[in-house]
Amino acid sequence: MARGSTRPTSRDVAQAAGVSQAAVSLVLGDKWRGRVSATTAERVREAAHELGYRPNLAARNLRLGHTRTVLLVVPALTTEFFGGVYTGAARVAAQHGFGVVLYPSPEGIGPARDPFASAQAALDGVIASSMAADALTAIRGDQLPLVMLDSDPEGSLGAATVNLDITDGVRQVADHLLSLGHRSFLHLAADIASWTFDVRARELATRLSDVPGTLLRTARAPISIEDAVTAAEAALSAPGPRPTALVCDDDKLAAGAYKAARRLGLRIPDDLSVTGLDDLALAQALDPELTTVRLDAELFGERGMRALLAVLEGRTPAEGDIPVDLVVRGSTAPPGR
Amino acid sequence: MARGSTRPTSRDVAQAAGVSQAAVSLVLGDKWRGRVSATTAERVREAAHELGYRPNLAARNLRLGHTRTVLLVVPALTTEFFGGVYTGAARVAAQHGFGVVLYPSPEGIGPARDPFASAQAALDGVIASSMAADALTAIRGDQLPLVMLDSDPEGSLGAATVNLDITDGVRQVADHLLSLGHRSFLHLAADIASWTFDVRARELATRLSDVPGTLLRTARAPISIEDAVTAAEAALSAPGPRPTALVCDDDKLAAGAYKAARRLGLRIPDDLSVTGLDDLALAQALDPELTTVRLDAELFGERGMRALLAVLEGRTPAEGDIPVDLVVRGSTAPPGR
DNA sequence: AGCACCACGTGTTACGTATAACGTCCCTGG
DNA sequence: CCAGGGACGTTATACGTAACACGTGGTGCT
Repeated sequence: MARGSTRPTSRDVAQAAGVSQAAVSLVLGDKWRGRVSATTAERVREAAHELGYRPNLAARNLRLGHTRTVLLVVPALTTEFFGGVYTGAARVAAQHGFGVVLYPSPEGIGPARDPFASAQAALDGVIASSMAADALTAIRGDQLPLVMLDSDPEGSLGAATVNLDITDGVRQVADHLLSLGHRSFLHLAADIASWTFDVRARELATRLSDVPGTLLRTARAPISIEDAVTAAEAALSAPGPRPTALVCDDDKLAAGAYKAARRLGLRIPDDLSVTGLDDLALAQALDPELTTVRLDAELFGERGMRALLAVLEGRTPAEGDIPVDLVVRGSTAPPGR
Repeated sequence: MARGSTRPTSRDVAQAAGVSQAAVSLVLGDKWRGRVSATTAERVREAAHELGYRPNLAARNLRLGHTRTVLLVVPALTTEFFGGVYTGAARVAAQHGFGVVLYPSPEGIGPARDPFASAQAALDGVIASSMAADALTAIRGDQLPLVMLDSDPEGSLGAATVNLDITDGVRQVADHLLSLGHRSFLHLAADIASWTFDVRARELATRLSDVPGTLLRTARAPISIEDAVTAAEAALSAPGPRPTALVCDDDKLAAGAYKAARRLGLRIPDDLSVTGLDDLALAQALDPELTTVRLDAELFGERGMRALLAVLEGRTPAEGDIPVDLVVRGSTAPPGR
């Protein structure tokens, strides 16, 4: 634990350069114009480089009272989606001199489901996906500035929310399938208690209920390919007329549906149209390629970070959901006859 | 930035409980046995809870001289693999009272390619994947305890290394395909300068060179499905005898190869056997399911963290590569005739 | 000459925490 | 009746940094 030679401090640099510690702080903090001569400044920088000086972040954070670091709480990283969210958030954070620390919600990590215990960094604010539901109670307790991602605007008291326009995405899916002539639907729903999935179910139901003669059934599965296979296989081989359109809450579920269809000897899209949601790389790897709703993960992260920045500066975050687009590929077609 | 009411400090708690700040520190640090009465301790805890007190991490870190936080540097999260690595690392870290901060290497993130600028947390050590090559130069400069993942044991001076036994994985792939009767190979290689990919190429070449009459060609593509499609399509439609076996550096490349094969009208595995490496969820979503090498990402992360813990405590990390397993599925078969 | 002002720094302080060192009581045994 | 020690706290200090407040000569201007 104790290293032989301790790290050099700004005082060490000061001594090496023959100046006071204050001067070092000025120079390295780039606040020396008009306070320190250019030659002295250069001497300080040299000494710092020579000693391999790195400022002690803990001390700086303590002194400054803030860390310019925010925490991004996301579900377990089983998909590239939240990688994109991070990328977007980190990009705009960097432009404002902020850092982003990523906290994937625990799947059996340790006893304490407390993001702040694991990401022990001192934080200025938090961006949290509502899908990381288990971590939220811990976050609520903290009075840190908070932005919620994909969360019920009504339900998240006080906290700003940034949402994808999932409602519109589901509407586009429903309209697409309806206009192809489908009337018998199966909804393969994610078995997760989260607002963003509730929205999918609700919007699909209301959209279909506008059209007389439509039928909607629902199956549930955790978001994993294997679980989706069994759930879809069971639902598709249930008694009664077979659905002609399968709307999945997620591309991964759709991938499971593909396998289930293969097992049952159903051809996609001839016997069964399938749609997903996310537009993961997976979507284009499937055969036929998956009709799905593209979510712009990076933009999502950007908007989240901008909203948090606004909260941090006392402004009110921009309103408006993030638009999403239906990408029609080969997995949807008119129902076979 | 400046909140109306500043966060309560341990001194505020002390005042509320009618004790000194030291007593608060003792109680909350669980070091009060024999120093503070149980009733007083309870009173302190109540006051702390009442005020919503959270210790200031920056101050604690400064005082303690360490943070019990380590940084995990990985490539951009385009796959679930490094999510698994994080999970494993975070689990053993939590068992030892450590936190893990995840730093996905920048893909166009900000100007500074410096993980320490982005993850501004004060750190005790670093675990870095050699695939995040662009971040490494920045890391080298720091004298933090370092563990390298999937890195050349010779090349990473001083730093401990933890590696998957990729060499053995490639050997298993080669043996599998050879025993099926294949003699004409195409290697679809990741277009990334990294030791772990060099190893794949080297081992495949030497393994095949042991068997007279084998042919090995190579195509390169960045690790993305689209790039893999074009590279594989070009290579498979090149003049000369068509390879019967396609060894991919990665499951994603294999997914691209599937699409290329479809476009060329080649059936898998009848006309072309394909293998991957990683065993992502993707592997089982493909049709036919992909024969691939399973890498245990969580174990990888665990071993990485254990090694770093060892370095931190002055012990020498355990030796030995992490075993990997070939998973034979439907994408490989004897060459058609 | 007198005065303001600038260039070039230095001394000192506070951030919030953990802990070493130091007091009081009060009880108990001899 | 006093020494000794536990029980229960308190006081003081240091961690490394940023920044405020304060010199101290010299120089230009009137």
